[in-house]
Amino acid sequence: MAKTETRTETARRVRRSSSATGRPRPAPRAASAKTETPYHHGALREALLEAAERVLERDGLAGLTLRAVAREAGVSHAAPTHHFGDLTGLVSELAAIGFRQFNEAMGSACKAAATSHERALARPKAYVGYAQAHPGMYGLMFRTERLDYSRPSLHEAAEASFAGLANAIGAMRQEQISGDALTLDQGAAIARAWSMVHGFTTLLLDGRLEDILGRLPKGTTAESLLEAMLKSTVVGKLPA
Amino acid sequence: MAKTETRTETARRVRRSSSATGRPRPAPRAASAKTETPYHHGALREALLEAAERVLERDGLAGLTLRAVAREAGVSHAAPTHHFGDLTGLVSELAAIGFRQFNEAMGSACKAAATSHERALARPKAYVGYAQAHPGMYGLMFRTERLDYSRPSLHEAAEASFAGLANAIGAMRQEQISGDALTLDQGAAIARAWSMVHGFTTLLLDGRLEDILGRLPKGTTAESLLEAMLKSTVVGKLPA
DNA sequence: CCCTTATCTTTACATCGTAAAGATAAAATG
DNA sequence: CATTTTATCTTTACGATGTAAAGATAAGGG
Repeated sequence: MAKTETRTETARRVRRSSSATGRPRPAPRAASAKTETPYHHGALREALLEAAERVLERDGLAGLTLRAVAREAGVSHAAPTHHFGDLTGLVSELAAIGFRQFNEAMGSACKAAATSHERALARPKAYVGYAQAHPGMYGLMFRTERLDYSRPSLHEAAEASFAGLANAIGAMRQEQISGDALTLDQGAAIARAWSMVHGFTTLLLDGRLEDILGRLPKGTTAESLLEAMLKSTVVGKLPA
Repeated sequence: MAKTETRTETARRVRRSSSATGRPRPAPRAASAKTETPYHHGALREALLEAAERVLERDGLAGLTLRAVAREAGVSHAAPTHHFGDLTGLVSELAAIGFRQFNEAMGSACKAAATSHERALARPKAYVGYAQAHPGMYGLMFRTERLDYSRPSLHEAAEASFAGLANAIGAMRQEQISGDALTLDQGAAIARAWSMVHGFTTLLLDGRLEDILGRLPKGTTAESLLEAMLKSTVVGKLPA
């Protein structure tokens, strides 16, 4: 709060045409040559989500407010309500987009890996890489108290993310991970992999690893620390 | 927001004596028999911190506001400002208390462990145990964007926590962890231990592990999953 | 062409953080 | 002891937020 916002709330009634999103909007009939947007936006839902991502990565989670998003999109502060219900709704849809981006990044990283040894490292690297490239999004995706997982879009996207992880672990252990039942050993392997990579990522984004990184041989990056950390980690089946 | 608060903001001027904190307050001269608190509280700073912890664990992070804490302590909404500057100040001091509680829990758990094998499990168990017992506090301690680590109390308490971890790893590896320099192998061991336990804890508190726990052999608890996860994890020096 | 519906804007209100000024009591000073 | 200073707490005030409700505007279907 106390952001010393200059212009008053409703004083920004100069509407832009379609410059914000880049693509021309549907041109709601006779597109008047004037630079005034129509009363009806045409694709406000998508525009708001794009605006929200911009606001998030620019101003952080604290700056991600309904009104800020509306401002960014150039509409009235109450417009988002109609499309998302409330702030939790908007934020949850944005997190769903994040999970989809995330899943895609992991998928393409795995496909690009040739050997199975490469693949074992490619996935966690892509995980951390996404978080570093989109820290706001990653932070949002795991900020549970602000999300509504009962929303199908978010639920599905997050579920897919977990399934990808479980499958990858299964592949490394050379066994099928069945949907409904897990052995303790399997569960432990999944929990270990996920905990380690997720923990590393959050600690890294929170700056909690700076201390360690600073004391390591110079030139050591977060990525090489991650590699070293994973290298001596058991994934396969334990010898009986 | 929209919490349908009944009584208006300043309508709660009925002050209680010293029932809130439990201990009697200094009785600022001639303690009138009436149940009215003096204008000067006497130990408001501590009372506010205790109130804050209560609010946090009761209403969650979203409910932890300056005004709610003031209400809980029975003082005017602006009273906390004088003691903590702003919300970040209050929250940071509370997080410092959390780290001290946390460190103490880990310390006593280690002392109680007899064998070195027991000690290796006692620490992470105490880690997760504290988080489960004080989910609000743990969440706060790692909610970086709301904390000010430049505050000495918070900085020191968090630092002590990290030092304890590093020492424990050093002990397990049977080598001294020097203050200023680390080998990649040492750093990886510390990062692995911390990432794993911190990641496990946050995933657990966020309910992200429910899915896994539900599919494990019935009777499997979070604690046994943690044990299984740690059991096959390399901590010692790698064979050269 | 009119009426319905979806979309967006205005207005309104309770809450929040925080700044500033007033009130009160404790402490210091003479 | 009387008076002044200082620390502590309260009041008042302001801009920000989320959200509910009512009004305005356009699109579409009879």
